[in-house]
Amino acid sequence: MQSRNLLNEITDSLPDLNKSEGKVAQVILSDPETATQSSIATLAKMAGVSEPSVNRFCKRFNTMGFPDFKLKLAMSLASGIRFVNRNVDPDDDVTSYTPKIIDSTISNLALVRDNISHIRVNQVVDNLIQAKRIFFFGLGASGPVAKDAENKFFRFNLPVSCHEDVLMQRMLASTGTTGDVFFIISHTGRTKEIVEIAEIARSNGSTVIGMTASNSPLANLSSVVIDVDVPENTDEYMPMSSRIVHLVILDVLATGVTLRRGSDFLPHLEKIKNSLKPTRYTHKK
Amino acid sequence: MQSRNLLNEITDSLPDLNKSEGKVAQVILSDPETATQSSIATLAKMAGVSEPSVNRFCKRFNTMGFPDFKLKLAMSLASGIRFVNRNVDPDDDVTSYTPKIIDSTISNLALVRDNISHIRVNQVVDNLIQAKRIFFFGLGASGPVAKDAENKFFRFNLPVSCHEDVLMQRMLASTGTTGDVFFIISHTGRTKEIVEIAEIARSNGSTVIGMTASNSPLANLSSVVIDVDVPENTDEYMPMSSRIVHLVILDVLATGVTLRRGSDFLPHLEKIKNSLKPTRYTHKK
DNA sequence: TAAAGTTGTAGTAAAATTACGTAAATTATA
DNA sequence: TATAATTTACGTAATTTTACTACAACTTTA
Repeated sequence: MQSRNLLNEITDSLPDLNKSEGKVAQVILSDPETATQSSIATLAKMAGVSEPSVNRFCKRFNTMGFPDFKLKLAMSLASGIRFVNRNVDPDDDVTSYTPKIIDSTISNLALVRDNISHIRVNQVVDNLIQAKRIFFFGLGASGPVAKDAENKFFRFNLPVSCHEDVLMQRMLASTGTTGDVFFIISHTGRTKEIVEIAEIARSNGSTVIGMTASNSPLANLSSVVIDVDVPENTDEYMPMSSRIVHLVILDVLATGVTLRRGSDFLPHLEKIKNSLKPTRYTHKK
Repeated sequence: MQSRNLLNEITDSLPDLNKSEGKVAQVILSDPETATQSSIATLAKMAGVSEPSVNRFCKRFNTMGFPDFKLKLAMSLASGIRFVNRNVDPDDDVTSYTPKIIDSTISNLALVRDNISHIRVNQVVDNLIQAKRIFFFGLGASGPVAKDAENKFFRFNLPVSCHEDVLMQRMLASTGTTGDVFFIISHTGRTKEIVEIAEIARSNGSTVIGMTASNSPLANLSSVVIDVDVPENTDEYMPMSSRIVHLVILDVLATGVTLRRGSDFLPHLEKIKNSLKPTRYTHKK
């Protein structure tokens, strides 16, 4: 994987470096930002070594040479540091907390993009398409997510509904049968009520799809799991962003269903879209 | 604004460029990846211009020169915005449509990060903190967003509610007074019902905050607007991602409120968090 | 047709790389 | 254990590549 973070690579190989290369690594790691803006001469002076030593150092990390090295270093900085480890500070102002929050959301999405199981996604799409009925369940912050899912999936002419009420959920789960799909959304996967409901649904032969933390009680109970492991927010001020991830995964699933339906289905979607036109003011030219 | 994405900057200034600069821009935009790896000479040849023209082009975008330009370009590429304009194809499979959808969401978020008005965010936070009552309104896909907002903001001990029913919204708007805040969420900002409701609210002296498309009827009616201009989805299969953007902006606003409240307020948030503990299965060690 | 703006040529400066030689370290051998 | 032999590490200096500057020629516009 050539996109592996260069900074990490340097840190990892630190023990294997010889004296002058070590000096170079030290200087770069201590302030990579300036390293990207320095010439080979200034960097050599900073490290107290000769220019060719810096050059040799660069080539060790399979780069073409110093300029190429700087480029890759800059990319590491942009992709890695930018997103990770930027907590909101109590004395941050708008201009700093706004990008921090957005970046941390982006970083979580990027993580999902790189780790989501395509096989599972396919399985879930299969299940959704073949379902007799689909129920989206969510509590608390996952309630709106379930609601959004209903909003998306009813367009497919599937018998979808969404429920945020535990009693309602329990009743529906107990009346479910083979062919019914219970799509359960939970950040922790440990809410007792929801786990019990999943248990009831499965015991009646229904399919339970869990979008939740891997290895959680809910995940272990589900027929198919979409693992969503968004890092715990260590920061008091950083909002929980698993909701966002859940929503985007639902977008992916909905797209999967649309594609599976084939192009014959597009007119139907178009019809729904057009039905809203009369409710809107037209664009002025 | 130095953190703005360089690629977008080039695209935006495309009409203002003169002939040879335009050629350079074309070449860079068509394949930024190789541009970062080329020397000024090869790039000049590719664009069919002289080397100094390339150099002048670079300086236009407040960079020190060609090497610095390449560096910033590389950083833009690494920061995740590279994936714009990747539409879902009718014959895409999971492995291709999944990253496309996630990347397009990421790119929209990055756009907001770089363009959101910090002043407006501050104004909205002010309004929310001083509000006598807060109402979140949304229809259709914005309904769940409004609901999520309620879920977030009730934690602040503010009198928050959320409504998705037009009649309810209309009644509340007509009974609102000075000090009440109506936070209206709409992708298009052109839904007649919602625009009328905003009108009613304003005419009674309430504050209307619009999170919607800039220059839309709703935006023009609002006391404060948070502009959200997510590019129209030209692609039939690409889901609408303004919802996601709306949610993340609400995260930002909520964080703004928390910070404004000061650290005395943290125990209160902690209390709410802890209240959920008994509903969950504990982590096994 | 004058003025402002645009583009390229040629020369210069700077930066990076290579070749090569010396120094240090490691290993082998007496 | 000392010392020769060999390898590895490092720097100097020359070379090559790359980027930049000054200036002149050419276009466009008024």
